[in-house]
Amino acid sequence: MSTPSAIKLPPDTRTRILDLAEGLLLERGFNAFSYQHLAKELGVKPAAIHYHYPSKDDLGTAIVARQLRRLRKWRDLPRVADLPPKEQFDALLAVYENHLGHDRRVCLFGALAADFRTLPAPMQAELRTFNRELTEWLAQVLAVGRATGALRYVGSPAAKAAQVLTTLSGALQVARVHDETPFQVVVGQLRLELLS
Amino acid sequence: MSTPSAIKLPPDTRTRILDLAEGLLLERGFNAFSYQHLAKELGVKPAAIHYHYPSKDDLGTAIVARQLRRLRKWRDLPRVADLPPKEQFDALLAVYENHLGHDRRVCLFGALAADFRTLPAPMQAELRTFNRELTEWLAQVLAVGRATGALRYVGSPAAKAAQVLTTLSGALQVARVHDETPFQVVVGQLRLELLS
DNA sequence: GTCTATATGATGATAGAC
DNA sequence: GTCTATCATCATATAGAC
Repeated sequence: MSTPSAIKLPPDTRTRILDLAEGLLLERGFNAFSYQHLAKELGVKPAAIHYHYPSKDDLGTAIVARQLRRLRKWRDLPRVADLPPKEQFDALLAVYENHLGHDRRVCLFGALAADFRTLPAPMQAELRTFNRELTEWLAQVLAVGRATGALRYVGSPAAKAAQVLTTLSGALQVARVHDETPFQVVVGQLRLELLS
Repeated sequence: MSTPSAIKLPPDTRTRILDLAEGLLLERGFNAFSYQHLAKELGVKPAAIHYHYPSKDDLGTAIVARQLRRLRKWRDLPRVADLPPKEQFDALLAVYENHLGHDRRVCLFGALAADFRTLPAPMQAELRTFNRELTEWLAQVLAVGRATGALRYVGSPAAKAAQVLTTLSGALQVARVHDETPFQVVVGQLRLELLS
């Protein structure tokens, strides 16, 4: 087979750029990283990046589009989709907690929301889809969770899902400004309320 | 009297700059507005701003410092400080809802958290103080509120305060990305849980 | 005391070399 | 197909005019 799915090839330049740009985006914001930053890290000239991603808009849109693909893939993995609701919720929390270990990166939404109006339109559209699909997924998890008695909350699943996700996004931002402690405190509070 | 507190004087240039910069900061982010934007709006050359605020760091720090002064002033107003806890909480919600009417501005924390590492150190320090004092104030409100039976929640007042504030900050960001609806949904959920 | 002309550097992007 | 030399523009900031 020509492209074995089990073997991890060294990423090509195009992917390396995307990985690097994604990291900078989540650590510094979209308007605070440049082609120079990327080029220096990769040992090429800034203009080389333009070959792979003609404009910064293209690069930004590619980052969000990939995160959306990843979300769909993750959500549909048997190891996630087949879990009971409580474990699905914990899997979501694990994703956010994982950001802490990567230089306290904020989540995609938290990285782009404040600068939203300065983003290219395709990037805005992808981010809206990302947030909508994530919220819908969690609402479904919460609905089943309450029906089976595994999760407890008042109000509609959709409202609770929106609340939980804004809280998680905000919690990573607080971790950035202070330290990991308030993130753990807030997540602890979320779990306390949902699982009590 | 030379400076009557009841009469609203037309703001001087220094204050006009600060007002304008604050608006741009909350609508576009710190790294997405320039002295040119300010100068064009004020009908002067960009360099004129440098007379009033020598560097952009100075300007940014002045914005956060003023918000911190405002927070302390607001918190200590008799019309706020003397309210019962439930009404104090509603007063806080009113502040956030008020942002929606101003072009869906995010809150100060939500505007700066993602770009935090690119901010000048004094600005970072002021923002940490701002967030800490606001959280401490709310924790106190929540503590008294539960003691008097006006507010209901599990966990410590400090944890609940941190959770509520990250949620509100995130809710304004969602309003920016989508529309006012999810903000209202999330705030409704918060009230439902605390006042039930 | 207030603002303008100007400098210096970074930015995103183009045209063309290898 | 991949990258580099170069550009036009915009950024913040200084020195000095009024």
